[in-house]
Amino acid sequence: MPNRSERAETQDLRKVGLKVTHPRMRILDILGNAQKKHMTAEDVYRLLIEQGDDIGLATVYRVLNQFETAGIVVRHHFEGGQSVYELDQDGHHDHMVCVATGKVIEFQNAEIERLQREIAEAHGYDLEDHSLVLYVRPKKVGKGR
Amino acid sequence: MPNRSERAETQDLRKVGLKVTHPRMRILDILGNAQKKHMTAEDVYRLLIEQGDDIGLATVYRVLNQFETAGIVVRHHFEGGQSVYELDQDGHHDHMVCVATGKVIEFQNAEIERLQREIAEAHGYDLEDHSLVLYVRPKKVGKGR
DNA sequence: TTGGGTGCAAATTGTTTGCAATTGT
DNA sequence: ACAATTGCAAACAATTTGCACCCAA
Repeated sequence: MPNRSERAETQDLRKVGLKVTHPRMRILDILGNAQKKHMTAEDVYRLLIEQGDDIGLATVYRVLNQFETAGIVVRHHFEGGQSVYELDQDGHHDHMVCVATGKVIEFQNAEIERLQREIAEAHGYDLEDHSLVLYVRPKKVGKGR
Repeated sequence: MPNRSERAETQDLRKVGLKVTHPRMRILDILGNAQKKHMTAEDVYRLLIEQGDDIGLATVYRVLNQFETAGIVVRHHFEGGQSVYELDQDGHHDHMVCVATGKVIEFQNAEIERLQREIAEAHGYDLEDHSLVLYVRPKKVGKGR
């Protein structure tokens, strides 16, 4: 008997015209329940293997791409080669990556968004999209002495 | 007799402790005189070949990396795989990429910079670096009719 | 002279693709 | 039944690296 979240996932897939297959369900599940919100394809693949699913890495990439096209996930290109994917659920936000720990923090700032639109305008363009990533380091408290 | 810019380049290299070699001079020259300020390693390589220099692509990558480490160039990861490099001469600025033409426009905005620092602070971090890219499209003028 | 620098080819890394077998609907 | 989907291996693209030779200091 399918539980609530399985139903929801099934809906998500049907809604965007994708067949409800085992790999897609599992990947959706992982994206929704993992501790890290931002995962690389390999991260997802590793978790699948760990939980006993026999799904190929190529499939993970294919599914993530389809999800991105379908608007289910957003893909980011932070520094360092790999892309990271995150479920597109809580609206737009930007990211802060701690260079010391790798931790990713999300934030929103209407003022910055507005300024970006203004700047594009001022140059004769319409803002279509943007990518803002802050690379930060834990504030050193009382480090002098 | 070396001209003014050759001297300047020689200085730049000596200053950061890099031997003044033919490949490095040529690459510095290209970065400084090309029409595009933002170039991929292949762009640079192609120009080298065109102007008759016999320099390997691997060397271009190696030199660009050394230049980046030395702070002579800045490397950006816009959308779409390849990295682009630009001479680090006119201070910090962010970028706007036209998704229609690929054109790259630079801009500065103190307000945005300030907000970024504030946001990092507010989360208990020091802002170390950031990357902001606006993806824009030429404003459609009088498109209604 | 000599250690850093270079070219070339081979190796890596991240991601995509061809194809035959498999599976949702 | 049939087209969509998957797994695997091979293909790819961008970048890096090993190594013998070369050249700036």
